[in-house]
Amino acid sequence: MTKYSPQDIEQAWYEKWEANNYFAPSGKGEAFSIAIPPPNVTGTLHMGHAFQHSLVDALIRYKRMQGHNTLWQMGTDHAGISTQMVVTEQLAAQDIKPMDLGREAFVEKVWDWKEQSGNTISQQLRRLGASLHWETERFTMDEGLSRAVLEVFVRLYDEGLIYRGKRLVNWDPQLKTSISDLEVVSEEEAGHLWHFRYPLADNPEEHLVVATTRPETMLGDTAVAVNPDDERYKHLIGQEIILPLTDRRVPIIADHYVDMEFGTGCVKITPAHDFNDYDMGRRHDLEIINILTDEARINENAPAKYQGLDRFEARKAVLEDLEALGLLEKVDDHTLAVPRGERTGAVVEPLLSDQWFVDIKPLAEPAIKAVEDGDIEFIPKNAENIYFAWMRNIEDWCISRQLWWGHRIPAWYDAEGNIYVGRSEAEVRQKYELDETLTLSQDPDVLDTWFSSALWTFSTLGWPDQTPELETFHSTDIMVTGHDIISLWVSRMIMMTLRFIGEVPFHKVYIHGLVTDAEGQKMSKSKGNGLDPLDIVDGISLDDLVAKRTANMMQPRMAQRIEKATRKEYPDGIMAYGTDPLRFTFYAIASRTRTVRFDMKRVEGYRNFCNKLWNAASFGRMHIDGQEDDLTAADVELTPVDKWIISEFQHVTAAVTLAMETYRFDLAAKAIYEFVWDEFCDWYLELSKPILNDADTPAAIRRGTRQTLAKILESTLRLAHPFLPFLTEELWQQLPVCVRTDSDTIMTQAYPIANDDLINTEAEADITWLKKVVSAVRNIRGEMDISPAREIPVMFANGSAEDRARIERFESLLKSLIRPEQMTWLGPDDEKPLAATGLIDEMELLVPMAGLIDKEAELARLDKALERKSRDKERTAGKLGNPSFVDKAPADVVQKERDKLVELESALEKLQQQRDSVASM
RNA sequence: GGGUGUUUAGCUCAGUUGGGAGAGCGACGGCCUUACAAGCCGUAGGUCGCAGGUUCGACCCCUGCAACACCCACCA
Repeated sequence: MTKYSPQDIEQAWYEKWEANNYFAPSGKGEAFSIAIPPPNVTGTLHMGHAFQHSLVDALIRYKRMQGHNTLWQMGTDHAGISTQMVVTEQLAAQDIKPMDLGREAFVEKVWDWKEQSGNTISQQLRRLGASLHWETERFTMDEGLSRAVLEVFVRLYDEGLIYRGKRLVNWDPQLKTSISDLEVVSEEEAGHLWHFRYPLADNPEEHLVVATTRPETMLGDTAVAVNPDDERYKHLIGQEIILPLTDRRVPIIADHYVDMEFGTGCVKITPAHDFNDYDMGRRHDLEIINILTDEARINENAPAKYQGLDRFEARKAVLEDLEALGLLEKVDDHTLAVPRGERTGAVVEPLLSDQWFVDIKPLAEPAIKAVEDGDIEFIPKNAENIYFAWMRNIEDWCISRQLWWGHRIPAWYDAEGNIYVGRSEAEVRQKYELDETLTLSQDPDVLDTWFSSALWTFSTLGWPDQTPELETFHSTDIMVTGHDIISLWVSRMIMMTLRFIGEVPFHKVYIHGLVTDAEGQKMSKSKGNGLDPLDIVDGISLDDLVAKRTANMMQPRMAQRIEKATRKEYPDGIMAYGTDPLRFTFYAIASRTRTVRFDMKRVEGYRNFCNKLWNAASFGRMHIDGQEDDLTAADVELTPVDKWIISEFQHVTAAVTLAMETYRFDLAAKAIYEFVWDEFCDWYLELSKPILNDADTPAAIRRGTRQTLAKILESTLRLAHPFLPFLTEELWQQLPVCVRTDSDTIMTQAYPIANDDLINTEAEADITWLKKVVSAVRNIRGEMDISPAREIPVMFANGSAEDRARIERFESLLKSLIRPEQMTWLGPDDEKPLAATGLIDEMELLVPMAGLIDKEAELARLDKALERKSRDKERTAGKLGNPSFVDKAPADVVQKERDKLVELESALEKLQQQRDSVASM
């Protein structure tokens, strides 16, 4: 028999599945659909993806096997900013600037790059076993989706929900584009708080002292604000100061926004370069002076001396000049939150510019209601808080980006700046009845990437056309995604879909945890602790891993640290574990916590589990292959062991089904793991050996066991298939057709359904008893250091009639499991030999000590048991001695305690007798 | 500043209507027993973060506190 080797089986099966179109909706049964959160088309698979898509694939395969008309819609996102950045960097390596190429040529380069790298992520998803419907794969920039984008933009504009306006927006000076609030990340950084003196206009000898973290913006100050209740400054309100370094006089205004406690209580106001100052500027009708270019250099609105300086150079210059004038009072250290562009890491500037916005509140209201009403349910429930917090305080969405890669905004301007919006220039001319000679130019901006992905669930199904796919598969059933994307994407899908389709995009939102490394650290390129899921599947040498993690590192010191940590954590690199073990690990760690630690030890454990299942199947086939007659015979007799494992299978099936219905992948994985390993392998297979191997076994019983073994093995493979697709397919195909369906694939076979009629409590009680007897002997052997090979005499005493019946019924099983030299019953009058003993409920089990047992060891073992039992007894007796317990607790609980006490007392008595007799030796 | 989550064995985590604390890994001891040493058998190890409260009874419900993590908003 060959060994379990995932590399040898996994890829071939995927190719076969795909070639046979097994991923396509069956066209039969109730629809079940999930839209993939579209990965960046030029991206590569990271651990978060692998985790997320593994979860979805299990759901999809589960539903498909249950007979649903199942669609997992594939597609990719054009990812405006990051894709444009990647291509720009590539060009930079060839010393080409995008500007040199021009817009058209640049966009063409991006398409080239997409063609070249767009397959990477698709191939990686295939390696994961993802049963995506590739045939209808979409791309946010393809023709159909672009049409949906146009449609939505034009309709929203015509309804007055999209507008163009001059607003203060987050500006990334490196990319030279606006970005949304959600694309700005603020982190605390060490900085300074500078205190300046601003001379009063009426009395230049006196000053107001303002404190700022951004000295250079003083060139754009148009007011100084104090709190109207501040006694220190009340008398100055309405006066003016002279703004140093410029010749401007600016007013001292009063506003409650100013915190008297902070700094000096005086705030310089720069409406063009700070969001709060901008609001204040509007309240007080202040002049707005923009002093920065789109590259964040000082522009012509500032004194000539500073023009052209970068903002940080300008800071230095301003500080030097103020100090020279004696106006710099002091500098304090100060930590402040510095806003940076998520992609570039550049410090973001608030900048006044013309942008397009969605008037979001009218869209948000029904979207909030849909979740409040339960039309959309978040799992776990409390993830709704993130959604509500964002949606209830939502600000208009800036949707224009000053990029070249993306959906061009469908707006045209004439020479006078009039705006015309339509699906094309031709439509615009017709719609607005424009003269043919009128020159129009299209808005150069593109839409925020999230604008197109907001339409994802319905645009991928053919909207704006009313396609059968849209009819069948929308609303989708569930969206599986991370919490980081709730505001960015989930909320916008809900808003747009409700608006344009009139139904929710999905009924449920499953929020999974964030995958971290074994130390709980977020995986990131800069930390060098990231893992490529395929390196776990295929394995990677240490040197290659180090090279991968330290590639493109700007700082050599950081690279050194990463190399050291990597060599320590993976001294032998990573071995090739295969896809199934990796997937099973994801299910096992997918609990309800916010972060899930990824530990290679777990993968190893589940690789071992796969190996276990492989070997169990090998064993099974030894008794299945070539036994067609036995396997198809009708004349069979099932033993209690068969009935027990069949019963257990109903339990595990019910547990897995419940877990899947409640999205508890961890519990599903656990149930399967425990059934396969602890019940099927450790007990059933062991118990079936004597029956199958013993030539004296009656034929009907042998056939019964053979059929049960085949049946449970085959069913278990189906039960586990959503989680271990490759391994289960391989093993299932190895089974003879007489014990399975004659099919090319397990993928489309029926998922097991728990059948309560097959639950057999009698058989369960039998096997529970049998396990206790076997465990009691094993415990004695283990503790007494008796070799498993050595046969020992075993005696029973004090058993009930049922115990006697069971000993008889399971005699041959017991013989093979506990290797007794002989098994005998002691009568009530027989003298008990000195022995190591075990207790199975009322029945005593004795292993005589002569030549076998060490007295001291046996005493220690008995003492341990005595101590444990008497602790239990004390607790139980204590409870029953408490009158309020007896009075107030439910009768059945009280009775249970009483029964327990009786049991414990009898057990204690027996143990004590045994101890006494051993001690007296 | 506001909010959410976490705290259970050495490590990582389960514990689903409050009724005798579990798993995997690791540790220790013994086994090449004819599916599997990627295995088998046995053993040890926990005041369930701390302090109160409710209850006959709390890992579980309530209050407060602490530590850690994350999210949102940011005082120039």
